[in-house]
Amino acid sequence: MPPIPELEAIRKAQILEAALKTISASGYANVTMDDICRAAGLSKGGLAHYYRSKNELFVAAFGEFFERIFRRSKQTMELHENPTDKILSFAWLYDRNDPDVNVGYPVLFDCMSLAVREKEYRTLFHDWFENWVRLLREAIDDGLAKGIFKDLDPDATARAISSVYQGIATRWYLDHESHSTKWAVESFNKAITGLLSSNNK
Amino acid sequence: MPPIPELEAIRKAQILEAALKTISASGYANVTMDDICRAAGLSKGGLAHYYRSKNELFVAAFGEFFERIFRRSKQTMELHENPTDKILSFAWLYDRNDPDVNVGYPVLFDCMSLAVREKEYRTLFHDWFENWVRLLREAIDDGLAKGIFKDLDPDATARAISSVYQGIATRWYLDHESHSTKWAVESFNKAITGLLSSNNK
DNA sequence: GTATCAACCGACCAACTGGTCGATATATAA
DNA sequence: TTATATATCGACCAGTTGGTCGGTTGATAC
Repeated sequence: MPPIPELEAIRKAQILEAALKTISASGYANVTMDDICRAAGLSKGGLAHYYRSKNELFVAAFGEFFERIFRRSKQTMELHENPTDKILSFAWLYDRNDPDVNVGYPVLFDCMSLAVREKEYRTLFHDWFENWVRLLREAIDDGLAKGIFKDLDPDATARAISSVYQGIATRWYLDHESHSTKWAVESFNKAITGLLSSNNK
Repeated sequence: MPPIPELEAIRKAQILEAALKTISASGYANVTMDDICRAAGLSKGGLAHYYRSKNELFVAAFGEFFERIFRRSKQTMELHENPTDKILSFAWLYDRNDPDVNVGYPVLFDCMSLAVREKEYRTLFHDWFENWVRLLREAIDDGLAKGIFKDLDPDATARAISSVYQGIATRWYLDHESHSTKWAVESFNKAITGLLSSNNK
């Protein structure tokens, strides 16, 4: 009975894309369903057919966002062989011309604001953290096995590294005039190198 | 003509306090003027007498928030003599029982979300960064003068350190089950120690 | 041909919210 | 006493928004 079997998947992708763009541009608090309808080229009723409430749509949109970032991170990481290079491969997060990056930070900040109060968003965050940490931990484990790193707690170090990425990125994005890309890259390089050095003394 | 000369200052402080508590509890997007009126013990008209619009009140409230954090940071830092101790004196940011901290993170995340789109909030953020960086830079300069640190760019290092604090704090706050206070303190200690070590090679 | 069902439309409603405004009370000034 | 200015109240209004619902279209099934 459906015209095309994949129609639902196509429409949902369209809607999520429209939602993310709209949220990124206006902030989740200012986005109306009408805005998203317009961006998606659907009517209110049409959209309601796929997502029954604003909250349902938003959770799906943020979920899609984190999935994208994760796929991208994994891809980029796999281009490198050396564990240290893998761990430092997230410099694309500091590229203002990257479309994912440009849309990404506003969405990320909105999600953090939501995560404070709403469990669903906290879960999204948690899962994203864990995925990211897992990628980093694999590289750290590899480095430990190869003797490149020594005396590290892989899990704690992986968490620290991703936190440092995010902390520096926050400054770099929100106050770019005082925090250049050069500063960002050099800072995370040095901080992460420090975190990967042995725990002497 | 005013009953008490300080009345305006008292009321404004009351209102800002009420606003911050309400924003922290519900998120800026969900806070209504009525909520704040109730929390401040004032009527709508009464509140309007001091803050003419929601936006004006919010900007003032966020401004008050950053000022508090700055005062607190400065105070705590001054308890230490040694530059390294000063720089590591922000561990109170990772104390869940601290009232400033508990109210603070939700407000901070909301402000970040707002700062993406609104210049006023971006300015608040920028000013806060600069204040924080200034405190750290003074300690770094002192350490360089005393020969405790070597070959550091004080400004870039100060910015990196505060970013690391914030990045780790974000994880620690939003996903506490996977990011313990012990992890947070150890992580920033190690990361910051790394940032303060000499640029060898 | 007709019954069925997904896909989609958009007018409409009910709830909420920020800001306004006239009224009131209190205190100072003249 | 009277005039004036501050401080406060809360009912009211107008704009906005999420969700609903009856209706339409078009393809498939029988």
